[in-house]
Order: sequence, then structure tokens, then C-alpha cells
Amino acid sequence: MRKNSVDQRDLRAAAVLHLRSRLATSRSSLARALDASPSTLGLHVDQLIARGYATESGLDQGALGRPRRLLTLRPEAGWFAGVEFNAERVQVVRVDFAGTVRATEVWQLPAEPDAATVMKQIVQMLEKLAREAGAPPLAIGIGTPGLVDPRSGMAIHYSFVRGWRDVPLGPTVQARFAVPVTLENNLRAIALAERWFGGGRDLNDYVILGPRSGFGISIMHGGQVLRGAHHAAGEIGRWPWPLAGGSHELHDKLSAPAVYRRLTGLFEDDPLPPDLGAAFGGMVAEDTLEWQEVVGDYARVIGCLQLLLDTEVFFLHGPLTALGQRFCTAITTAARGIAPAMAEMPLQIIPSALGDDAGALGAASVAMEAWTPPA
Amino acid sequence: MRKNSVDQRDLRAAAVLHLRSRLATSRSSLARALDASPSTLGLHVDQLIARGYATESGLDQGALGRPRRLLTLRPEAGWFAGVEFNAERVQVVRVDFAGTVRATEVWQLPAEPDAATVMKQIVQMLEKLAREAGAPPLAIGIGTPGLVDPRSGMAIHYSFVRGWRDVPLGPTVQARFAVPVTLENNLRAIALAERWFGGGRDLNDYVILGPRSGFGISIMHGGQVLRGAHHAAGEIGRWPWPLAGGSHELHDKLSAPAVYRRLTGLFEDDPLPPDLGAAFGGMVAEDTLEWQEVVGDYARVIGCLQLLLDTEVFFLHGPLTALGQRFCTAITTAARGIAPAMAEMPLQIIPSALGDDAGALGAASVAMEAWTPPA
DNA sequence: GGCACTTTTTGCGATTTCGAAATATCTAGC
DNA sequence: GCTAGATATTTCGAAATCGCAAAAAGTGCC
Repeated sequence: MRKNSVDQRDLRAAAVLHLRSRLATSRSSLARALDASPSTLGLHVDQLIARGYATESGLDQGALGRPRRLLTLRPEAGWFAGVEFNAERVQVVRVDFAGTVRATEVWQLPAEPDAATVMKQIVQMLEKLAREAGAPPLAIGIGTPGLVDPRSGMAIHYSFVRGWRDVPLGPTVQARFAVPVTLENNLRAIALAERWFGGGRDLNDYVILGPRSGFGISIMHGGQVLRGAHHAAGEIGRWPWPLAGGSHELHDKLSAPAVYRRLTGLFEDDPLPPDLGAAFGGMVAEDTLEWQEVVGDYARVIGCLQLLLDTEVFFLHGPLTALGQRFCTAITTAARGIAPAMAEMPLQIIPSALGDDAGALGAASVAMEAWTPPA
Repeated sequence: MRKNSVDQRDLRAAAVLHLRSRLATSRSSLARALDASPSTLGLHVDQLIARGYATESGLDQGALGRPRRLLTLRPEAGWFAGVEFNAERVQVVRVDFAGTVRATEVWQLPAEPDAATVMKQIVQMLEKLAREAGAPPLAIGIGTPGLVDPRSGMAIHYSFVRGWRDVPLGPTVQARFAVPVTLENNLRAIALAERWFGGGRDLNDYVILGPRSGFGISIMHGGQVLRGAHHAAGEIGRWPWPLAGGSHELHDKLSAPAVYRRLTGLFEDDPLPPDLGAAFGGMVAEDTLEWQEVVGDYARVIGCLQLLLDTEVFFLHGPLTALGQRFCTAITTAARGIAPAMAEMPLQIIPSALGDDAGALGAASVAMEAWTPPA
């Protein structure tokens, strides 16, 4: 129905995004990718070059014909700030205009912080990034746990920070830095991170598995993040488990702490190691019954998701990635054995190559996508 | 990133679609809806009128200002054909250019038909429609059970018709009628029917529940049908059930025949009434244990879907709609009791107002969306 | 009736985009 | 070295679109 078309300003913005993703490298390939005429696109590229956003970076001789004049974004044209936080820490990243990560910083929050403390810390770390960069960012993205309304910049609710209810996080930060500030849910930001910095570069359909203190997923479908009618899609941690008549939630079985307890035999109240990722990494791989049960639960959930969503790849994030490819392969195998229908199902589960930075990188991705070149 | 914009020909097509959906009724409201300038849109509307697709149908005086000149599509400007079939029957509808259903026809197929018989029947019924209309259709949509590739017009697989594998249904029909032919999966077509002819007129996010001979769903998200990476999304009938360690599939529990057997105590091999819808309609409503179990199973599945997809409405289709609002209300109530998380969840389940025609109407919707005015 | 006000529609110059042809720049083959 | 062929980029007139101002067509108040 609607053409994949864009108008002047958006055309330039789309060109910048394509160059940053390195999906297109010359005027002609950009024109093809953006479905614009070569002449129009040439004009916009010339403008981007004139304003210092891009340069020609040499020639690329194909097998035949006139060589393409390669286009590159100028890293020094500006930078984007990505922020991610939860109840324990705040992390920021600085990404230059070409999409290279230039700095990351983590700050541990005091125990049981309140909303004001978190907000203050976010602003302080952004200020530090700006000082180091010698310039304000072009845009700021914030990955926020809990419910978020990206439109208004309000953080609706997050139970692990005291007083975190209807916090005007977006407007507050915007007032301080006077640049576009965009909020996005944590996990959905990670979906974007996978697209811009991870293994989702050439994929339009994938799912992020996010077992951390809880268990949630985010869905990339047709190149767009699936948000749901009330910005609440992906909350499957609240599924009852086992599904038919269980008294638990999926959270209680598949979250990172839960999996650690199940694999090590710890009780509910026993203290957890401070760094779960390291703890999982140091585990000796054994085909214990507990291991098989955890793998089986994951396989069931992922198998169902695959039948429902028909996605291309599942990216595993969070501490459990330390269990490595072995864990993912075990899940795949188990899923194929659950039901005849699942045996033939295409299924790919991959531990994300992005580490703890994923959320902050995703937030930076949000900023990159929100920015458009000035008129 | 990309603007919601359209170009010349698509702008006219989008204008026609908006007029048909009665979401916009004047030049100015169309311009706002399509995000185009009033001047540009005026030109296109003048063209549509000049070519006989639309007319001005009076004035609408608002509270203030110059009255709008109402625009209407001319029903006699052409018609669209919608076809739906399964192993038992073929149904066609004729929808005029303004979106009014003008004729529907059903043909019962012989028992265990083969692919050639089905195709021949489809073509014959389309020919009859065209004869009655006195003109060939502007476009044809076909709602197809099983796997479908809308791009190539190939029907990949459907087990209940002999030899139904990689059938070039689209190209075959196109060769006969020389108009655009679009295939779409049965249930996904119904999602479009709900948008064009049912209760989904003002909704962008809803889910179709399709318990017929099997159990599947289709998902409308952000105004777009969710297809999945391999056109296979929504196949949750193949979920194992109960989820944790069940030896059944959801099909076996929630399909229309299964529900009928569960509610009436019939055995697997007992014959079913010929018209399940009528049978459900004639049922005396009793709070039996079986009823509660069926409702409970539906509640669990729908609750999980709601947490995952965060949709606005679930539309119930198929024979079970005959159980009425009572069934849907019972599911809603049951879902709220399953888990604490589900108690506060927004949840709306509605029996579709579209009857057995839904699939054919959806196919016609596919045709309407595929058509664009000639240059 | 006349005037202020509101909203829709139309008119027009400026801007943007397109399409196609012309030009540029390479490889391959003779 | 020259020519044919291929692909990329630029040029340029035509077409589409926009933004804004003007005109049209009502209501309500005096």
C-alpha cells in the first residue's frame, strides 16, 4: 500500500543510517537501498559531505564498470550517548558518528536507591561523557527497565527503585542537554543493539531472550521492534509455569538467579555470587538432571515462541551467555524432541556476542535512529 | 526514520482505501490522514473523480467554517473478488468498489478432493461471478489454508487436499483473468476482514483466534499482519499441551471438533454433527466440569498470548462463536484468576460479528489492498 | 445586513524529485 | 593502444509536491 519512500530530510537521515550500518557504500547502492533516484540521492550525499557528515573514502573497483566512490561517515561529526540502568548500576556509552564505540563507563548504585539518586547519577555520567568528548551529544537514548512510554518520555513503573513511578526521565534529561532524548525499554533497546552492533545486522526477524533478574523477551519483526498496544509486549516472565496448572511463574524458573540455584542446588534464600556471569562461566559442564530440566524448560518456551512468531534467530543475552554455545545447542536439540511439529521447525539459538554493554549500546542505537540532520 | 509518505500513484491508492474505510470523508481530512499537502491531495481527488472512481456526495457542515465537500467511492467503478477454500468447500464473494458485499456463493467440494478439482472449482466460481457482474474484477484475493508464499503466489502445502504441494495457484488464476491475484493464508486474511468489514475498523493491534478443524491464530500488529520469517507465524495449534510435558497438541484440545467432543462427552471416533456452528448454538449452557476445563485451557493460552503480544482485542472466529459472548466472558474471568500478573492485564475477547464469510471477505480485502488505480 | 471568525478548498511560485540521456571511468579482448 | 562493454555518477528538463496565501463558504453576534 505505502511505498518504502522517504522525504528530503528523512532521506538524508536514512542515508546516514545506511552508511553507518555499512549496508551501502556508494551513491548508487544507497539509491537502490533507499528506493530513490540516483540523481536525487547524489544531491543529498553532496549535502552531507558539504556539511561534514560524510566523506569520500576512496574507490572500489568492481569486476566491471566505473568504480564506486566509497562513502564513509566522519566519526568526528558528532556523537551519541547511550544510557542503561537498573536498580544496581548505571552504564553509559559514547558512540561516534560513524558508529564506533569510544567509551563506556559503569557506576554501581548504592543499595536500594531512590528515583532521585538514579536520575542524578544518569545526568552526572552524561555530563562527564560530554566533558570528555568536548561537545554535547547529538542525541541521547536511555534504556529503562520496566514500563516506558517512548512517546512522552515517561518511565511508568519499575519496582526495584524506590519511588520509580511516572518519572519524567525524558523531559528532565532533555531540559539539561537540549538534544533529542528517547526512552526505550531495556530489552527492546537490546534488540536494536543486536541490529547495530551484534549479529542482527542482516536480519529482520529475531527475538531477544533476556534472562536476568527476571525473564523477558523482545521481538524484532520485519525490522521493527514489536511494542504492543500498551508498550508491554514480551512480558512472558509472568507466564504461569508449568503452563497447565502451575503455581510458579516463568520468572521463578528461567531467570538467571533461578537457573543458578537450580544448577547448583542452592535454596531460595541462600546468597548468590556477586557476578552471576562469572559463576556460570566457571561451571563445569555436566549432564546432570538439573541441567536437563533447565534446558528442557527453555526448549519448551522457545519452541512455542518459534511456532507462534516464526522468527529467524533467538539471541540469548544476560549472564547465561556464559554457559556458551553448548547451552544453546542443548536447547535446540531438546526443542526438536518435544513434539513432532517441532522436529522440522527452523530454529537457531545463538549466545549474543554483545556483553554487558548490550543495553547501553541499544540505548545508543535508539539515539542514532532518532537523530536527523538539521535542515 | 521513514516518513509515513506515499508517492503519486500510491497516494491515490491510499486515498481510495481511506475513503473505502470511511476514515476520511473530505479532501482536507484525507490530506491530514495521508500526511500530504491539501493542494496535492486536491489534485489527486480531482483525478479520481474525473476517472469515475469517486464522486462528491453533498456537504457536511461542521460547527464552524466552510463545510466539507463529502467524497464517496462510486460502487459501480469496479469490483473485487474474494475466494476462500478448504478441503470441504469453496466460497467466493463479490465486493463492489465502495466496499459493499454484493454476492456470496458457497460450493461444497466432493469428499477428499484433489488439487486439480479445487483449482477448477475456484476458476469456475470466479467466472460465474464475473458473468453476473458483467465485467472482470479489478483484483482477486485468495485465502488459502496451509502454508502460502504471497510473493510468488505459490501455495506451499496443505495436507487435507490430495496433491496440494507447491501449487502455482496465483499464476494459474492470473493467467485466466489477467488481473492482480494475491494469495494469503486463511487466518491472516481473516485478520484483514476484521479490519475492513468487522470490529477491527479502528484497531491497529488485535489477534484472531481461529479454532476450526485445527487451532491457529493470526496477529495484527501496528496495522500490519505479522507473517513471520517463513510465512508460518501463528501456528500455535502445534504447541504441546499441557505445555510442561504434555503428549497432546493444542489442536487436540482446542480445535472446534475437540471442543465439541469435550463438551458432549463424545469419543474420538464418534461422528460429528455436520454443522458444528449450529451444534454449538443449540447447546444448553451449563457450568459443567468439561465446560470449565475448556474455558480454562482457552484462558491459559489467551493469557499467555496477551502477556507476550500486548494486544488490544482477541476476535474469536469459527464455529465456537456460536457459544456466544458467554464463552468469551467466561474465558476472560478465568484468565484473570490464573496468575496474579494476569489479574490486572487488559484483556478483551469478542466473538466476531463476521460469520462463515470471514475468510472470503478477508480474501476480498487482500484484493482491495493490492489494487492501485491505473496511471 | 454586515462583520469577525473558522474551516475547507484552490491557486501559484518555489522546491524537490524523477527519468532518461550524457558523461566518466574502469576491464577485457584484440 | 584502441574499442566494446559495463557500471557509476552527473546533468538537465519535466513532473510532482509543498508551503503559503488567497478565495470560498459557512456560523454567530451586533
